[in-house]
Amino acid sequence: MTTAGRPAAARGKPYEVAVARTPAGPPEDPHAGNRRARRLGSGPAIRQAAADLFLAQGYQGTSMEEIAAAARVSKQTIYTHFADKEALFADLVLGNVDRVDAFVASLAQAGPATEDVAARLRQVARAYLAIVIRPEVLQLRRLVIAEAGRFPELARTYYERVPQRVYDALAALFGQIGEQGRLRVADPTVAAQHFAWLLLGRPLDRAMFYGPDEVPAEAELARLADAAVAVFLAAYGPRL
Amino acid sequence: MTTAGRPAAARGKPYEVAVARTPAGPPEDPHAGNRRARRLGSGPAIRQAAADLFLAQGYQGTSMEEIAAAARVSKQTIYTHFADKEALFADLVLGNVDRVDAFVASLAQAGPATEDVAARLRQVARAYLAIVIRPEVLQLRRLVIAEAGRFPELARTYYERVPQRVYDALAALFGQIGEQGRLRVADPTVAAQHFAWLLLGRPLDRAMFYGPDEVPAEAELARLADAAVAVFLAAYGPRL
Amino acid sequence: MTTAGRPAAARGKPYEVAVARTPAGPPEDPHAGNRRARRLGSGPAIRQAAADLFLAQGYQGTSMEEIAAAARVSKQTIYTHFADKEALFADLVLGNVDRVDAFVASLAQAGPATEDVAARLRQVARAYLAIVIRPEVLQLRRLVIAEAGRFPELARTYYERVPQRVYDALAALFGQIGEQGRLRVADPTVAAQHFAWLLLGRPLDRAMFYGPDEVPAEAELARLADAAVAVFLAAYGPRL
Amino acid sequence: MTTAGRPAAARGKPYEVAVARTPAGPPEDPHAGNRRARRLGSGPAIRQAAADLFLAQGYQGTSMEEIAAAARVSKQTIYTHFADKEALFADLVLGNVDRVDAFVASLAQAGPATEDVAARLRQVARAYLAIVIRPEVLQLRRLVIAEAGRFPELARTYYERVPQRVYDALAALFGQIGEQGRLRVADPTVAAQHFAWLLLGRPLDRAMFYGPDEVPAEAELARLADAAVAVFLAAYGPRL
DNA sequence: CATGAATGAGAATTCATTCAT
DNA sequence: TATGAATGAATTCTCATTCAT
Repeated sequence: MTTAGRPAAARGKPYEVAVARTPAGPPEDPHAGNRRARRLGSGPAIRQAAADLFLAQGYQGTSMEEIAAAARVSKQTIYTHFADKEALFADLVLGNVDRVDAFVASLAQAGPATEDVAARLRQVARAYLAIVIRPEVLQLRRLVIAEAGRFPELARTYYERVPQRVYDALAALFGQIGEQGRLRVADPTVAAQHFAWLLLGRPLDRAMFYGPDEVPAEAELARLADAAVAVFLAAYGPRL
Repeated sequence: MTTAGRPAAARGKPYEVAVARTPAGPPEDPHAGNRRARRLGSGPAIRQAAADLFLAQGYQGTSMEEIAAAARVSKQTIYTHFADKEALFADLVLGNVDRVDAFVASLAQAGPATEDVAARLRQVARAYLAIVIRPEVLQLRRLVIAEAGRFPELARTYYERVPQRVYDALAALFGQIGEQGRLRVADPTVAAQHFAWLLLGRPLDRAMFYGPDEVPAEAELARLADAAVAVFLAAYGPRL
Repeated sequence: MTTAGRPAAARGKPYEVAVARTPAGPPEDPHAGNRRARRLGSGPAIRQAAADLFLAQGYQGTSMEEIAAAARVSKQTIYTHFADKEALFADLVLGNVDRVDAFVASLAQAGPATEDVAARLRQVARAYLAIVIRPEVLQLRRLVIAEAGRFPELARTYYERVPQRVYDALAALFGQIGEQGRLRVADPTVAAQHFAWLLLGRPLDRAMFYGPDEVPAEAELARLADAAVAVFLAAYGPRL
Repeated sequence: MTTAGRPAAARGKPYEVAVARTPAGPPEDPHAGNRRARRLGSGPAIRQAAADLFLAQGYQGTSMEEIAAAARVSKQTIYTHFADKEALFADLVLGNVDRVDAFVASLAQAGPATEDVAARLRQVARAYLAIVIRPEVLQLRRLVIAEAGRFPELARTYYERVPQRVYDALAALFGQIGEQGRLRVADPTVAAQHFAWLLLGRPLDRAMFYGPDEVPAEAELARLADAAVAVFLAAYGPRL
């Protein structure tokens, strides 16, 4: 492989939070009045096109030309918004990491001591599974794994900002509940991993190999979640 | 993207067991002794080079030229052994699926009723983890996932022939032990999944995103295995 | 042979009149004046180079690289103007079919009843022969015949738009003159064929096998034309 | 185009009558008794395969590999029989030139003065047309024309040995009949050309552009022949 | 900000031909 | 005589990126 294919990031370039090239001036110009119909600027259209294509065809499988065509924009316009193909890719991967925020926040507080732990965990499990099983999420995960060789730093950053944040939040939650004496967790990090993988292992594994479409139906997901929680509680639940 | 980039396999071409173009006669020539070093045919050298490069750089990241150079062979020679790049790739992916045979066989028989189930499971867990955690295996897994979009049929075939076979063997084992009354398994398939993912979830997940090199040390692996077995037994172990 | 060598057209793709990828706007830029010599777009240069090389060396004998070099253009630039090699070829073959228009138009009207038919036919014959005997025309004819196997649809289209149009015009002319009672033509189409081949048979045949350079001199052409007309009139001329 | 593609013959190498590389010893070895079923040696099989493929796909469109495969022979075996691809091609083109012998011989003698000239010419015309219209003949003609640029010498040789011989024989015939006073031929060569092209022009022209399959039916051929003879006789027939 | 035209490097694959056996 | 394995050169076509406007 030539060095051309191994861009800067492969050598460790850190990914900043803001990934897109912000145009010099403020991007919104209400008086613009140019002759194009695309009122919100071309940035969003480019992002959308890139997301669709990268997720469906992979990084190398998607050409800048295709993205430009799908965004109804000239190739050069992409380059005014994004430094290069990698930046566009990084924007897709890291541009939506905050979508986990809500779920992570929902894990933040252990309920009162009277809360039904089993019920709470079942609800958490279902919500977690529901999030992870979404096709875009699965595709993105697969995409990041696929390109981890080319963009190792990006893969790490994604991992830290998305799955790891959930593991941490789970660990914190289990720690809290444990301190309340309602769960026996010696090491909350380990418990979090066990919880996560009892729940996600099978569907994630299938999705990685079979694509995001062959995903269990609603009812099956509930059963998966409940079974995972049952095992988890058998090991970590309060002494009967 | 043009259709050219979406090769036949993407449309469902089934992968036969024998993937390489095997020359009619046996490749070994007892009288060889000519001055070339590679009189045993260049097939193995090509396979080796392809494996090294594909695993390290991915499918698209590896050119036929690189493989030829690494195998000390002309490009065309590759094409006399393998129909095209895809065939070479498929050979790598499916050419060694029988390496799981030994492990699968080792799972086949539940021990006598006097066997220490916990000890057996700990040993199984350690062996399983040891196999899966090997860099080549991890890289291959990542590679197959990465190219599942391009070669869906290949990904499925690999999945069926490698990980799924282990799951099935585990399920069979748990079923047997359960029938002996030494494990409480309502659904052996589910138990197998729980076992597998309690054990593999964390290290596999890390390896997918962080590369095959950042892998737990020996001692850590043992601890992972034991912890997984502990949880498993809490849920599926015999009533105390 | 693989199917790769048998392109789409071989399966019957119809050729539209406009063959080249015409850029949206007009190619001429009045303010040009930059330092490049070819600011009028490279399209014409590419066409010229392709014509020269295809006519001289044939389709397979000419590589895109050669054309690019001859047009002083990068290979990719050709591909922004023409979808592929076939499109470039089709442009050459069909891009100038209207060059027969003038001649066809000149045949359109039979003269007044007082016109000297023999003189008119001799003039028609000389003009026809002069057109057909031009090296580019002969080379193009040979080229189309040579590639008729690869591009059957293209060959048919060319045939219909060039030689057949002349045959039709001749038939129409003979029909008219016949109706004026100045020619005895039972079937004008047959008469047109006889006229055309009495005239063209020998020189065309030679040119196909001996190349476009060994072509009769001016005086010889006149003699050929007159001889053909003499035979034609003996058969189709008015009863003496 | 590189010089590699313009082989020796393009620079004028004369084609000898014997085109194939004759194996050192006599090719027929009745006691051979080797284990192959192909009893007549591989030469004929190669010739057959080459003919089929060259005629159907052209020179460049046919690879030595295909020919070898079709002949059930290794590639190298072809090279023991024929110096190179060009020699194989030349063998096809010139190897059967004597097939016109019979027809040429049939033209040799003008009949007695009492013979019905018109009938004789009609029979000659039909026979001529029947020979020329055969698919292999048409394909070969097209093939030679197509490759006349690459192998000019070969094209000339073919022309001299096949069509020109017929023209000459026709000229001789017309000369004889003319001397008998039964035809008014000032220049027998010209008369031969007129005869040939009145007859062949249309069907040959169509076949060159439309392929050898769209060829007139039997009855139509007879009509074509008779019409050609009628015109010919109007011009060259004896004064009434 | 946006564009159309252009580029240089490199991709997979095929070909005619030649060894060594 | 015939072969299987190998080669080096060439082919069509694609890609990310940059000018000049």
